Amino acid sequence: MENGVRAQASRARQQAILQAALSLFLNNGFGATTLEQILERSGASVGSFYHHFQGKVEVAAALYLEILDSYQSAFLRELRRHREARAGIEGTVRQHLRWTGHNQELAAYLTHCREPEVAAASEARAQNLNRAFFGQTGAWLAEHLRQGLLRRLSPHLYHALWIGPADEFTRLWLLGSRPRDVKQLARAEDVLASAAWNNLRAPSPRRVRP
Amino acid sequence: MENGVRAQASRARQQAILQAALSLFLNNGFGATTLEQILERSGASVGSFYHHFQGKVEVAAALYLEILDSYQSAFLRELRRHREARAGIEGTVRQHLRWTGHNQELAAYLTHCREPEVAAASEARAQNLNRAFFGQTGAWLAEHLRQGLLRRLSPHLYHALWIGPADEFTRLWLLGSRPRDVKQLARAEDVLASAAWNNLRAPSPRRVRP
Amino acid sequence: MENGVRAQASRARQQAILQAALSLFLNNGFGATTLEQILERSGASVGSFYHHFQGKVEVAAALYLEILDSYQSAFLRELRRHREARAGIEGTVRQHLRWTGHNQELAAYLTHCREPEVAAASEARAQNLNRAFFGQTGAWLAEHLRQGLLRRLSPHLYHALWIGPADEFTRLWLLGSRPRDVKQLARAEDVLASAAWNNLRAPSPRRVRP
Amino acid sequence: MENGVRAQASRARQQAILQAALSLFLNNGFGATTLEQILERSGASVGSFYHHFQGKVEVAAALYLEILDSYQSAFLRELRRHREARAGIEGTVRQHLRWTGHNQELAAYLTHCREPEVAAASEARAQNLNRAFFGQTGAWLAEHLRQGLLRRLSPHLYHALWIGPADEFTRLWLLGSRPRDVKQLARAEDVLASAAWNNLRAPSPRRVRP
DNA sequence: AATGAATGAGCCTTCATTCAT
DNA sequence: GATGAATGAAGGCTCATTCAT
Repeated sequence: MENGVRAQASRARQQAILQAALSLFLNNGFGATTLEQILERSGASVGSFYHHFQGKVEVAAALYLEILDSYQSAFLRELRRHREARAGIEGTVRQHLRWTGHNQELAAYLTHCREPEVAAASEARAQNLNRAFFGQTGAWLAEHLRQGLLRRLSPHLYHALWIGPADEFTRLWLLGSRPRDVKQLARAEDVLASAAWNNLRAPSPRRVRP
Repeated sequence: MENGVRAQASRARQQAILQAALSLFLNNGFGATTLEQILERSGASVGSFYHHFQGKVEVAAALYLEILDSYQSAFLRELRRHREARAGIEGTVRQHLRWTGHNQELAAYLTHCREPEVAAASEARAQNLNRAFFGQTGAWLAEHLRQGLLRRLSPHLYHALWIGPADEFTRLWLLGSRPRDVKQLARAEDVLASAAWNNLRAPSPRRVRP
Repeated sequence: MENGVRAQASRARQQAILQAALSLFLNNGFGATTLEQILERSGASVGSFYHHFQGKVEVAAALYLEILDSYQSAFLRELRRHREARAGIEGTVRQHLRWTGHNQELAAYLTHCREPEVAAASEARAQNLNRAFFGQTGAWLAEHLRQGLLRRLSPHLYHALWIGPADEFTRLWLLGSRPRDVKQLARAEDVLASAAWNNLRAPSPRRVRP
Repeated sequence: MENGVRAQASRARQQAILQAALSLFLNNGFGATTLEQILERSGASVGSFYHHFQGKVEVAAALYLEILDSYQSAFLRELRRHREARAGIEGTVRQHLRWTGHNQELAAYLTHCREPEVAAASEARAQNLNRAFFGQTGAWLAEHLRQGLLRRLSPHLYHALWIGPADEFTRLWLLGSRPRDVKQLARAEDVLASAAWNNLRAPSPRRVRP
């Protein structure tokens, strides 16, 4: 039982380090963040830090992967709640906006902290996550495609038309000066959701005939 | 005449430094690029470098501003070639894709090299550029809005629906493995251009069921 | 009985640590060997290590003393087997070569691992061993000296002429690339043994021209 | 001309660093010597140090090679002064003892500072030196061998019998407590020189016949 | 305009060791 | 006897920048 207590304390320390690193990376960037700052803010000692992590980049990589996984899981959870094509596509766009509003720091990290050093350290594992993610969304779409409800497009174009507008919007919103107004996201939901649907749905037969 | 020759040589050196820095920043990131690497690749000496630039960040900032200006100028040149709303909006989307294809390194720099240190050094001047840019596009749009041809939306949403899909698409394309296939951009032009137009144009009365 | 079993396990652990340390010190040097490496190779935990030893240097010192003692004991055992001067001197030279062949790692440690840190920790005890050793060899030689069979020389010179050639030979042999050929040692025995004897014996009256 | 002055100052700094490092390595060992100590004693700054050397090991390696070259050059110079086999062999043994007396620190470095880290860094270049050195001594010996004045032995044995005793002697002498008595070396010259000659010369025909 | 030696603050990291459990 | 998380002093080294020439 004592072990349990220790393991828990150990995990708490890890979380404290990750948390401290996250906000520092966001404010100062990865390169400008010093280990000393991370230690100071997390209350860890040098040795303790290196007992839990291999180094600074590993922390950044771990952070990126954790956040990416969290975003993708939420996205897929939302997608699976829907049977209908339109509901799924619009729902995930709304979900994207809501997740960004609730996890501003995480979203900012996902978007901005992509320095080559860190990217290299997380690349392999990130690709695994992405492969799984696109596999799942692809499977969900497959049926609706078969029914002719959606346009046939290359995967990149699909992604661009689906999430592109919302992603661009949240990107700009995150760049804006703080404190950010979460209501702006809510107000944009309808427009961005229906834009995604209109971008992806198969052209209605009515439009063809004059 | 001697002065002219010398000034020219001097400018060549500056360009060599900028060029060397650009590719290094792109491959290794700003933080991981050392002055020594820049000097080696450009053939400049320490003293020569500091004769031409104030320091490393100034080079990165100058690079960013130069590229941003180049992109925006090309965008505006294209926009001004068109009188009609649809032609302008679709034309600039195509222009975005073509510019990216022709200036892959510059486009990558614009998208990825946004470290806080550099951002801070270029922010003030970048905002000037952006203000001018959005002023110009806004002026172009104003007339079409007045005529009721376009939806009325907040600026951020406007941008997201206009360039969002194309930007997302080029972002993914730039992340792809090299050598990149420029034809993919050409093939996407039609879809992304008409998506932008459909996203922005005022809803046609025809579509409403009587 | 439990105590006996435990004590035995404990000693096994100690031996495992010494063994692991020995090969690491030989391959990487004392300074470049980390405790972590020793622990990994021996299967001990940090705490366990410090239960058995005071620290890293103590391990190195213990190792040195143990090996030195082993070498000297074997040397003396051989020496005492002989009554005659020549047999003793030649026998120990051969013994030196054989011991080196059978204990290559130990011999290498004795020759090369003499870093000041470790030397300081083992110095006092090493001098005790050496004093005893030289006392014994001196006692053995004394009688033959008295009989005029050996030259009268300073102790250092004595040692240099006796073991010098063989020691130099094994030193070079140990530096050679592995796997080392033990037969080279065997083939050198005759030459080195008789060289030692010729170097040390009193000049024969025969050689002098009448 | 100004360049000449600067280059000279630069070389002076390098020498100061090498000198400082040498005595520190000798007293404390390579591992226990810190860069800070080297800087303090040589008056160089961190940056200056790294401007001239790649790192601590490179200094140690450079030192080793410089000293080895110096020793071998002196050895060969002495050897070439002699035509006769006996004079050459005895002369170089005496030279070995004299060089050790005049360059105690260098000799100690050559003998003791052989940590794997440093050895690895100097190995390739050291082998070049050794190859050249043994090539030269071999060439010198060749003629005398042809004339039947010397025994036929493997190179290692040759070296062991020639320099072994003197080397062992100086090794012990260097280990002795300071200040060392140089006269001890002088007094050993005769014995060690003639021992080398007796070890190497072809057996006199007289000895075979009773 | 150019050179390159010199600077030194500050970085990430290593590692032997301690100690509560 | 054993465990391993925590410690923190100390280390080697990087690198942008300065400056005398």
